[in-house]
Amino acid sequence: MKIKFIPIDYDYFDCEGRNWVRIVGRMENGKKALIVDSCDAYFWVILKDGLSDKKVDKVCERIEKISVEGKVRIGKVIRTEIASKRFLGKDVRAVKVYVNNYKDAHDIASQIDYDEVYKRREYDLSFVSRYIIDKGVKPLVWCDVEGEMISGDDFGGIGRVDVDVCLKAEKMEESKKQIEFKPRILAYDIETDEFEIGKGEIVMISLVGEDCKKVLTWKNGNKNYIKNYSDEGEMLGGFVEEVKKYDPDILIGYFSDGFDLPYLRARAEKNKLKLNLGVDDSQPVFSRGRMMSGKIKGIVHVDLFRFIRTAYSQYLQSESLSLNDVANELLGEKKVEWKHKHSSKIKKDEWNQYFEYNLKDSEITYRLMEKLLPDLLEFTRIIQEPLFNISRDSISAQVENYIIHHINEYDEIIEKRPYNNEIGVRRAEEKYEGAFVFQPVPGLYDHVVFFDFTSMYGSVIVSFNLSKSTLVEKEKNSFGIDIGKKVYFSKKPGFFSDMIGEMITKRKQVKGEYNKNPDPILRARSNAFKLLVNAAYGYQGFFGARYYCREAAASTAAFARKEIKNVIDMIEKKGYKVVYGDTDSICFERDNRSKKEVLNLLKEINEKLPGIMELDLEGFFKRGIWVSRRNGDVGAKKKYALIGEDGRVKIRGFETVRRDWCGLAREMQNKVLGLVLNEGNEKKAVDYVRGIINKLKKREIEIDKLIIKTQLKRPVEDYKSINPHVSVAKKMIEKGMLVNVGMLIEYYIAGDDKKRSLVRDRARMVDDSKEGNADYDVQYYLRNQILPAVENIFEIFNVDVNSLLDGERQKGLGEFS
DNA sequence: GTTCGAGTCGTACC
DNA sequence: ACGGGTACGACTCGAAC
Repeated sequence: MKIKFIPIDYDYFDCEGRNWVRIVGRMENGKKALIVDSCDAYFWVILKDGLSDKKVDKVCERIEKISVEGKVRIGKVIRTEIASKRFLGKDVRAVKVYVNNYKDAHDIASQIDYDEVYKRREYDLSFVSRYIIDKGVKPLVWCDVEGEMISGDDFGGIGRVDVDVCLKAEKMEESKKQIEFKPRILAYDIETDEFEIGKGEIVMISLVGEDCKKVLTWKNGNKNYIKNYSDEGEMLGGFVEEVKKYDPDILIGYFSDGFDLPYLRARAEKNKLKLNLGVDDSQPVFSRGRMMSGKIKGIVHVDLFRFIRTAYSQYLQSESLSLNDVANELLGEKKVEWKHKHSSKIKKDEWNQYFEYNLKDSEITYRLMEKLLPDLLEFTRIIQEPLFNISRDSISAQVENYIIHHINEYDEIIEKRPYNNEIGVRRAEEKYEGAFVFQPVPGLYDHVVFFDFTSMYGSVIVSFNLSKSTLVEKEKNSFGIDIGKKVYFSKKPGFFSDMIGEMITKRKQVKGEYNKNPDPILRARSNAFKLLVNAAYGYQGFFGARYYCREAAASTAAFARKEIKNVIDMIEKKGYKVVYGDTDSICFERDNRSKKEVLNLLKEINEKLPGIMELDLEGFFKRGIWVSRRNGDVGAKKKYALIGEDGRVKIRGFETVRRDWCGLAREMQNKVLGLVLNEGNEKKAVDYVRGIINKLKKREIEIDKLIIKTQLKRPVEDYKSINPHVSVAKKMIEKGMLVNVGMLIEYYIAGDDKKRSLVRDRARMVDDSKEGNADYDVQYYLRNQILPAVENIFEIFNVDVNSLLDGERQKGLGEFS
């Protein structure tokens, strides 16, 4: 039988001591298919240089005799092969050791500790990765499959699955013709009586897909999308039934790894039911790790929250990654308003609102997925790991997987993952010097220009060939750099910088295509490359990386510092005054010179930059403001505001953009910055601030503008210093409220500070049940929130902010001198 | 009991 | 434990008086 097939979900199983891969995907006609296939399981033994052929043969003979006895099977070496390969850029001779089961590779490898052996590698790859690499059956890439139908009890019952076609593959190859693929997506969300997993009952479950809008419940409701059940257990059965009927490729939730799926599983158990969502009727499986991941066989369970956090959060400006904040920013949608309470406390006429709320959550999740799907698909295609992993992997894992799936072209044996003791050593290493930040002089600057380097660290890695495999002792064909000690890198290109270079080239190309044809897929592809390139630097400095290289990371930062300083010099030599710069950006005054002249300068600089490094025009700005540091009189770094020629204000680092300042201070500072930048003077801003101060003094400010939000980053008992938010969190726990690590603690400061008591003792949680909450400490808000937010801005205009307190305008000394 | 520098903590920038 | 370093600034802690 021959089919055209797109692989979506992969897993493996053992049958008769051998490893098999099971792939679930779709056929061209939209039907679901399951393919069973296999590949060799093996690892590499790299030999020391200069061994005689005879000695090598002897090593192979010894290896072939190895067997390890496990609980369920005996691990054996099937055969060996001698090959010429490369390892970290050097030619090596290596033995390819084939084993009957990949899970025994590690144990077998550890027995091969002979004198002739240099290293043992690739015993730590997952079988699915091995399969994808060796067979070239890539996720979400159409392939032509030839195979035999299997059914019933084949492979220990693997054929007993709920798919349309089930094949054992004989031949699989990438299709010449790739057609568009639209996965079938279903979003879900549950509502429960308690927040703790499995503690209370699940009262409703919403499902949203293409032409699907449902709320399953055993409570009474009369909306047309509601499906009624008699009790929780029946509803859970109905959920499984509805999911299977919809037949999704991808089931998505928001924070569903940590809440919805484990909750469903726990309640099914309580009801003595099976949550048999898998194509083989299996239940979801939760992998242990720092974070639980819920896996369903044959359906890719995606927790959108996790993908957004790793791949998207850096582009978001919302203050939290809650569904509401993210949906609001990306879709302009908000959740239905609903205050959580136990179902026994919900009044009859409130239930419909609750159902609406539940349905809306799934709708938002579904629409978010529509928006992010191109990114997920492109990440998957580029990195070539299964979607399940792509949606959950950390950024370092994404970089590493890209390397693993593209290294074959270099004939390289893959470096191993570090052991715990190596991680310990790496983490104990001293920090190295990072980026250069220009010391600004406080002031208001007219007509400023920003230049920035495109993908600076990536382009430095490529231009100077900085990686583990190119780090060498001082030699003829190398060059050195000082990172506290002198280190050298070969001029001969290595695979790491080669790969990064290729990604930069591809990105440029895709971006060019996108500009001609703004297709979301192209945009997603360009973004994926950009993200991977930018993460390559962090990857080399990350202690958990296979290709960890502190010297390369430190050298990347060192070369970057050198280059940006060079460019600053070049700009200053042309007579411009540089105002600021951070890592890869430079800001300078244009004075009365034309834009054309500035662009000529840019061109001139670019001709002198090394390798593939490139400087770009970020923009021309009408005005910019830099303020002084609160402690000391020099200019503050990483804090500035700009106004573009279109009137748009761009604020960096100021309290306005910090979520741990109260709304009033932030809004006011934002307004002040806008006024000052627009007007070029402080007059309107001063009047405005005076108004705010008076309102606050008269307690006319609503409490919700005075709430301070701070994240609880660890369990309360782990804190050495009890700051206000920790103190509030403790009070919340005492009250029996649910306090999770990672949540935002909201509080305000009450009472009066006559007694100089600690702030934390006056920090109060926001109590909705109380009317007014008008007991806030006016003095605290004036001295610790309002004045600090504008003090350094007005200082530039010689306005002493204390003079605003009593409503009288005073001028600083500077005005009279 | 007050004062002040050091240390802790969270958040932002790139 | 699951990218890096640089930087600001509020607040607490605790030694010194």
